[in-house]
Amino acid sequence: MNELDETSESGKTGDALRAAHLYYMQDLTMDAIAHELHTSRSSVSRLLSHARASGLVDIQIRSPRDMPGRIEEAVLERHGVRAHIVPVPENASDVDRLERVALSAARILGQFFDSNMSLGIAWGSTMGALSRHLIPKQTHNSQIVQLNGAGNMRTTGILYASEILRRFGDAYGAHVQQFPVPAFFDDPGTKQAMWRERSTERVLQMQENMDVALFGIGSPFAEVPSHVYAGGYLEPEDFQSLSRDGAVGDVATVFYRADGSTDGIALNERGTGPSFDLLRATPRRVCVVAGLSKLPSLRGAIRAELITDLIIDESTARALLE
Amino acid sequence: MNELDETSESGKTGDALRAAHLYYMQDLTMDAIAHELHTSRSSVSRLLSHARASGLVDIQIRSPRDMPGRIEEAVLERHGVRAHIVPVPENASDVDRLERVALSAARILGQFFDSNMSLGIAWGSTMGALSRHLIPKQTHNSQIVQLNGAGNMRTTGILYASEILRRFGDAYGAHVQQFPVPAFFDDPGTKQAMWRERSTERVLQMQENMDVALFGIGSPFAEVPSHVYAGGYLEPEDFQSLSRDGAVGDVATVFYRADGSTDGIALNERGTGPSFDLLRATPRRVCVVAGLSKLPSLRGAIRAELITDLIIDESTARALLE
DNA sequence: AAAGCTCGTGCACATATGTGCAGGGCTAGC
DNA sequence: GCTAGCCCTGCACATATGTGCACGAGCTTT
Repeated sequence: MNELDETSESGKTGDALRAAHLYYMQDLTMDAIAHELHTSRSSVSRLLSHARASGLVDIQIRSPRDMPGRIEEAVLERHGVRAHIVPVPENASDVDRLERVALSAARILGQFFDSNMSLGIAWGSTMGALSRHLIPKQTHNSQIVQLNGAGNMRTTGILYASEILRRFGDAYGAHVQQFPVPAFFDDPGTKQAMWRERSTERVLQMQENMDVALFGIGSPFAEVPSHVYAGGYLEPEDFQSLSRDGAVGDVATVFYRADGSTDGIALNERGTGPSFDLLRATPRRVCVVAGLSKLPSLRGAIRAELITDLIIDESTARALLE
Repeated sequence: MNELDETSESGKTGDALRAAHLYYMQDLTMDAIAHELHTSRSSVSRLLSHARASGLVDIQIRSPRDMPGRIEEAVLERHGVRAHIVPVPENASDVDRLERVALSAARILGQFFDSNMSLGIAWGSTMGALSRHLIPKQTHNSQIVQLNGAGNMRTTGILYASEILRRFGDAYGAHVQQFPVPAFFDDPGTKQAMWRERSTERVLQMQENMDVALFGIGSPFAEVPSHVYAGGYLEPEDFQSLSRDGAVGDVATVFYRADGSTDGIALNERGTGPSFDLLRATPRRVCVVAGLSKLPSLRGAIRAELITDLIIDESTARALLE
């Protein structure tokens, strides 16, 4: 039998589906399932792993309506943002924190993205971590668009933007649109020129039609600098310029002040990220944040009304409310 | 702390929620969770059991769009009914079959019912089995309405209709409306009279506004007679009458012929089930079927266009397509 | 205040599940 | 037609999870 003919009646995926039914819906033990499928228990264990890993089994946590978390409620009321709190112990390291938020975020994202949709994504350490944990979900006619350039990435050990993009594309079976420009041009004039190119226009066009935007937050002045800043994108004088202009953070390499404004921040003239007006035109804008060091930048992003859904670790969420 | 104050931040449900997050979203081991929650591993195991049993964790199986089951597809095309196939081994006993379909059906039902909805339910062995496996799901302003009377039930060991109803009500936190009339009146005149009573009218009114109807199928002439027939509701002459009128099955004690028609079936004059016109006005009509003996009756119900969603065991579904 | 209850806990053991490893079948290349 | 390589299987063991039981805290009853 040709695997192209495979349906849920047979073949690996079919078996996995059937095993999942028996295990999760009918509460059979793996032993019993092995018997029904005429295979060994170990194979069933593997089949079920496969089913979970490939998104055949979808597990959601739903808090009762009459008992939503206090934090979620407070964040919604005070900041107008739907929060998704990720429980992480107080004493967790920042790395741990990021990893765990990314794990949860990857699962939640599956609920936001579907066929016929277009997803815009930034890149950075948060997005990188997230991309490693995506749960596959087959979609049709869907697209992943890169939000901001990253042409001259050179740090080793850090994910290339294209790698992040590819992972999203693979997980969702979506068409991937890269944005082949540097994160920052040296000469604003070059940017202007590039923006008139047909290939660039096409990307910008796609960004305008996004259904979901997904991004982390950059904190140029936090103790632990973000990806962008460590990556060698910015020169000392750029930092001075940012500092002078009062920038507190960035979303997709577009910088903003504590009050959410961006006008007059010089570096943005040379950056390639989407204007906030464009972002705000996207129906769902998901921001993933882990760690207290992002807090000041996060506040700015909230004021800028960039965020509709916030996936955040518990401690940071608590701090946000103070 | 008063348990009325409980939110997801603390208390049993809160802990369960948090444990579920850590276990299902972050893939921690129970040991690790026990440590984070400052409790023992066993408690975490119990917490997670609780979370699953009380519907805090919602597990769904989703077959990829590009590979729907052949059977589902064929049933939809040939009979215009969304099928939900429950895998059950060929050689399973009818009891097993019913139990397993009921288990799956109970979980699927949770996807169909929500706050502000009204659910009409029949009673019988299928519904009884189903009611034992319902997954709790808190809803607001929702109602459960009994579709047909069952006043004179007397067999022991079989669930009383009111018990079934109560279980649905408990599971969904819904208001329960019983229908306190016998399954069949002896005198059609009494039925007419009762139908003019305000209390009856209220029930009928609620039936008209149902969002979902849920029922099994009765097979009066199968080798293994259904609940209704074994329950002592019908006298030998009733069977003769049904046979004479060509009845092949019933839904909520309303009988129909192989072609789906009901007109002129004498017994229906004395029965208390909802007219098929009323049923067909309900947006979603879920039928649960297990076992080959129901097949002829099922075909009739399909012809009568009573069913929008069919939850059925695999073997019977296969047979339906022949 | 003592006795009796219920409930939740952790321990120790029973089960159930996950996984490294050594075949065996299949394919592709020679 | 042979052989190297890959993937899948089941076994045996390692790990993780489920559960009966006895105990103790908090609460009710007498």
